[in-house]
Amino acid sequence: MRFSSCYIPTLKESPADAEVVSHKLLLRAGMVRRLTSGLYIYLPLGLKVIDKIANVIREEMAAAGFQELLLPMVQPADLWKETGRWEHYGKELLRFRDRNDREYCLGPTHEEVITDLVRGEVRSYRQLPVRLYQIQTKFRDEIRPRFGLMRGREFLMKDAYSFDADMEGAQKSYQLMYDAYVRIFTRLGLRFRAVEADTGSIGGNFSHEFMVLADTGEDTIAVCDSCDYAANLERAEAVWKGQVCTDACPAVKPVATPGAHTVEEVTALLGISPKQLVKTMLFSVDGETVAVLVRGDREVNPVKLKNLLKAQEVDLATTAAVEALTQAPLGFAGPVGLRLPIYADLELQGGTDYVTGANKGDTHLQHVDLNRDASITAWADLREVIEGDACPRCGGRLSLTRGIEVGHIFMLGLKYSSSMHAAFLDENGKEKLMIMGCYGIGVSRVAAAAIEQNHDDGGIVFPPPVAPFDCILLNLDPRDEKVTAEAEALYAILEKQGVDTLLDDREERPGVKFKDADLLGIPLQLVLGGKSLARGVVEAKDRRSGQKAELPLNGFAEAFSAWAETVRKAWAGRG
RNA sequence: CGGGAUGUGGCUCAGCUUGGCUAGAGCGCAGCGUUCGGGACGCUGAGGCCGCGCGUUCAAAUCGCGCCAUCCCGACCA
Repeated sequence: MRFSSCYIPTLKESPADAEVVSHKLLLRAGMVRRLTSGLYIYLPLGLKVIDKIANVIREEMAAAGFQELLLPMVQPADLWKETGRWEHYGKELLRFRDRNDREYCLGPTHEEVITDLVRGEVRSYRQLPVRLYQIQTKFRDEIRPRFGLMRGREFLMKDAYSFDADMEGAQKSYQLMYDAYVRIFTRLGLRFRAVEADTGSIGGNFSHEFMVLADTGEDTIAVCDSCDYAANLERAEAVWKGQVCTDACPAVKPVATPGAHTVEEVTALLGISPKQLVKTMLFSVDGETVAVLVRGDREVNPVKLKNLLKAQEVDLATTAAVEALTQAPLGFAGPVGLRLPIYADLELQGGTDYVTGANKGDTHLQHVDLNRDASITAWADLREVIEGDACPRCGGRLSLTRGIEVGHIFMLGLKYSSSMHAAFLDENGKEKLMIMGCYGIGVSRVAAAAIEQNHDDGGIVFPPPVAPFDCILLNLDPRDEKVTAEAEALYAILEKQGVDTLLDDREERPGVKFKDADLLGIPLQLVLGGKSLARGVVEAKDRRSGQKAELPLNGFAEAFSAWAETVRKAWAGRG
């Protein structure tokens, strides 16, 4: 393509409402424009990037034996009512009515539609497995869209679905996708990690997230330093291997703690360590209030509570509710005498002599033995993992890093096939439910994540497979006939070799072209001007390393191929 | 939804505290000239319901009230 005939509106300054790098650079490089909050226009160059990513995905999906189809974006409410998600999905599901007052929603995901399709077609185990996917626009009415393409309300997603006759087959489908995802993100040139994850509103038995490692990521993941265990913080297991403490504990004794309602204040006042304090947190779980106990230096992980109680919704109880139930101001709740289900973190079994709130203003209790003085409903892993915790697999050390979730694969099990009755006859003529899996990749988010991970002061540094063009050729003197003739000749050679090239033939000053070339992040840069032509060479620059080379005009094709190969290898082997 | 901030030519922003002449600058855009290897320079020019509405006032970009939009921090998720 010729720059002069392309619509690539680059910006010298970034719009004020862009905060994260990927958003700024996508705008500046003329790849996207915002229409309104959470809705983006993909300009030609941005669309090329999206297409590159989508094509890598398509190739790997095909290799894994999945076939592409396209489902409607608008979906009837009836299907969502069948699975119960019409009620449970929440406000992210945009609902509306048509002229006949029938209810619809915009698809935030497509389990209902695909299950409806397959249950209507598949009758026999002989037809299984069914493995399908689509690449399509999703709409989720996000509470707070932000970070440009990273969290839009409308976004492009690849979603795949598998239907198997038995668990063995389902495991295989899942593994096929796991392996395909590893290949996809590797091919796209991203540094990523597959982590164990919570299944969230999609539901199901277990899942893995694929996280692009970047400090600006919205998720925290726990990674083991010694083995390959990695998990989203929501799910990361906190192991407790201590001995259950049975030490004798003196009788419970109230102690005045005026105004001390935080862990810091209480421990400072009583001269104790946070480890000796029990923090009592009240949560509203599907409308019912429960208490959760963790050590003073720990945080409750609400997702673990939600999963333990198989609940739909878990929220921190309101201040009013806490004060009504404990009959004390916020900060003085304690398990002793509390008439609520009480769930205690396992780690608390490691001690007996604790300080807790007294359910009375300005008062705490000393010498509390949770087994003796409180009625614990259940002990469970309920705390959030922290840096330095032991790995649940190998006992190594866990460290926390940030990541951007670009893919998520779920073993759904019977979640949808049972509520929607997706059944088939097995070889004995017996009816069985299909075992499902679903597998998503945020295509537009991958584009943003690639930039978050690969950029410098000059702009984007696209991994070659994601870049909108393989190569950009700068004609520095478009008015000079000789230079232009040579540039056109080089351009023709490159195109003939299948190198997707952007020829910058604009009547702009050289500086403008250099800056734009860097900004766009195209991996291979070629520069031809009067100076280089006089020397019989074209200058070549590796966008990522900045390393320059000179390629002879005589025998350019071979020299270019060799140089491009070096750059590609440098990418593959980068640290 | 709670907390914080911002809305002034296409973009970045000044002006607002202390109301007052024709609302400014840089970039970008159009024309002409000089330039031409890392975002050139000069001259000329186009482009503004100062987010919207109501109010206060002789007079509002500026003060008050209401609304709207956008961005950032928390709960959602690819």
